[in-house]
Amino acid sequence: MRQDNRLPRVLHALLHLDGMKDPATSDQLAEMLNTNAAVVRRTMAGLRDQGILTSIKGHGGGWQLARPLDEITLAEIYKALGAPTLFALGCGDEDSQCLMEKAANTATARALEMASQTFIQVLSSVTMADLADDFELRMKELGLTPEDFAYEGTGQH
Amino acid sequence: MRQDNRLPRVLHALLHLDGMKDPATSDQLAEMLNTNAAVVRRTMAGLRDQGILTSIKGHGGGWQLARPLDEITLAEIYKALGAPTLFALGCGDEDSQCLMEKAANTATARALEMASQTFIQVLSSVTMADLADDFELRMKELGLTPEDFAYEGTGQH
DNA sequence: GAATCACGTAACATTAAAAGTTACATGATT
DNA sequence: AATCATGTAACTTTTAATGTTACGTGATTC
Repeated sequence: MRQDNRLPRVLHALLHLDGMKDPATSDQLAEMLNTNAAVVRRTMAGLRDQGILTSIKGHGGGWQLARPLDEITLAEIYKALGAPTLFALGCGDEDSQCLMEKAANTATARALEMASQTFIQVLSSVTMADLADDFELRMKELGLTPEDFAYEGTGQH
Repeated sequence: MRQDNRLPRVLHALLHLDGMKDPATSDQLAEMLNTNAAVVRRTMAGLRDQGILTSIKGHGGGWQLARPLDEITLAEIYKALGAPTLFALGCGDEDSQCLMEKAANTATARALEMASQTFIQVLSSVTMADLADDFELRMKELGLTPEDFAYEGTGQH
């Protein structure tokens, strides 16, 4: 299949949302993420259901953070996305009859399982606040200020 | 993309090859692996180039192990396959301009990198002989003998 | 209360890479 | 010389994310 970029995309979106006082519309986020509004809604739906984001309909509506960044771990976000398939590699047919195939599949599955645990463990140890810190560091390194990253919205609602 | 099952498939094939004294043709292996000969040749090409397998053309030819199983680690096999993409997850655009996107991508990439290291590490710690042992254990648990797994070839060449 | 805005969602097209398939060239054996 | 088996190219199929379009529903504004 195609590569699944939902996780980094959502992380990116959340960082932008943190810097805004008004809700951001799906269209605004779509522009930031170089995609379109339907993809944004579809992707963020899980985060809303999980209580990470709030969505507001109607005039002045859009997406907002439901919690401060330091109370959101990357693992929680990954889970909110439905914990999508991590690996492009498979471990063969689940219920094969051949015992040699079973040995081969089990060995592959074990390596994948260990890797998966590492992945989740790393995600669990990082919060969105850590990403915000990383962003600020990068900004200072370039001698920029937060104003350079404020979203240029219409301000009308 | 579709799932990549080359690794478990090749492991399976090597276990079968270990039990045979004559070379196995691509057609024979294809039958064991539930695929066809061209896929077998394409998949095993890397293992031949890496000196794990030998391929012999012509009458009585086919595929053979080039080394004993305890001198072949799973990591070496994975590398011989070209170290195919491990993850279905991507970490976003490599050279994005947005610093927030960079922070998001970097965090994702870090988690993937750690997971990848774990994967390789586990593969490095397992040899094909370990898989053969696992197979024998499964066989004994079912009260079967090696003869039950000998390939029923034509014997003609 | 009508118009507008923005999310919610369904349906369909696009995309990318492994896997499946077919065909034929090359080399080895009989 | 005929046959067997690999080597390889070209093309089709498969699968799930992504892109796209369209329309329903709820909230706000005037």
